[in-house]
Amino acid sequence: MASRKRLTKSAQERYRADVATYVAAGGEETIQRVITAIHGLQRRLNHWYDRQLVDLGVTQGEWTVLSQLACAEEGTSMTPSQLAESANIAPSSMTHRLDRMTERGLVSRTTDPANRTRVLVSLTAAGWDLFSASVKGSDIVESDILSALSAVERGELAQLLERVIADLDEHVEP
Amino acid sequence: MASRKRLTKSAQERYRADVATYVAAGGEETIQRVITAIHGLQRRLNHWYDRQLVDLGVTQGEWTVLSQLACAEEGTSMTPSQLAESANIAPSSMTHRLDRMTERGLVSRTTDPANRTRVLVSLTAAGWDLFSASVKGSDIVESDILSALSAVERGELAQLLERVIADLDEHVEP
DNA sequence: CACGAAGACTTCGATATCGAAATATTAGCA
DNA sequence: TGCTAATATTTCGATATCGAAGTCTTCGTG
Repeated sequence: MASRKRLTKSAQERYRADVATYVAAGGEETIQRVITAIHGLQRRLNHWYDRQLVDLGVTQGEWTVLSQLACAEEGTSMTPSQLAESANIAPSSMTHRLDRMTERGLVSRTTDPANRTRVLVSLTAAGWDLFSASVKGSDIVESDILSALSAVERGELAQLLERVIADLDEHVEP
Repeated sequence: MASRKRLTKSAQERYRADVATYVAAGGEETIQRVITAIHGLQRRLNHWYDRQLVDLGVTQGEWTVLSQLACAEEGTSMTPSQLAESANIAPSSMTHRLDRMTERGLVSRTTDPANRTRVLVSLTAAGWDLFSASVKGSDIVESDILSALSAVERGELAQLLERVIADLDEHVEP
């Protein structure tokens, strides 16, 4: 009993009551369950992606940038801020990520001639090649992370998540 | 068109085709959407929790340990491995987390007398006090992160997430 | 025209996490 | 008993992320 043995009976009882309060309020049941699941899924998805991409020497985060640029770029480049926003990381983190990818020659940065405050990021030929190779060669497309869910369920999942996010964004800001 | 200008026409066409392949296979549409949502939600939840708990000087991760021990401990202590498992982090990360919490006197470690390989973690009186204070004093219970969803939808969300996780665990191991 | 506020990106220091290797204990088996 | 495999935890080095501060450019206003 380590520490609890020293507690008086009444203190123990009060603590149990607090636990009950917490549980009754849904602290444990619903919210914690969802949060834990989110956390765990995030972790596993990163893991899975890294596994799929390890041959290419690309991390999950780098792949995100790659596919963003590949899918978005038809005449339009993206700025680091936009990439950070869509990847859900801080701008400063995207700077690092782009540093690494520039180092490897996958993307290139050019200052926007129209507004020299901005930086435009675009895929290099090597970046395109890597994207193409991973699409064609690896299991990245075929193997399905969400195979447990039907198409309908996937849509539901995405929608539920997005609603929570939207709600959080609305209420947290102030 | 930045960098793509230098690419030959045929190369461009092949790249576009690869993008189309990727998109057609659902690479962008469903999976990426869910993954991005997971990632973003995780990020926001941590943020939200930290905000709620900042007064208490507890991080989201530490709160997880606190509530786990508070809710589970009725005569039963938990081991670092169990805590890591339920918190979805690596065992070595839990070591650090427990180091910090031990430093602050919130939890105590004792080697299991029955099996000296194991370590038993339990809340100290200070840990219990902090848990109780946060349950009663803060908005941690009342304010509802998932207020955008009905009770039924929450259940659905949790269930969908857990199914994906279970499926991943089953298929990734080999 | 000049100056100050606003915006975009980067640099910086701190921190949490990871995986692999090291350590210690137990359990199985000859 | 003694040796080996397995298990639980910790140590270690590397890395990705964060928020805050710093730099540079643009824009609006007097």
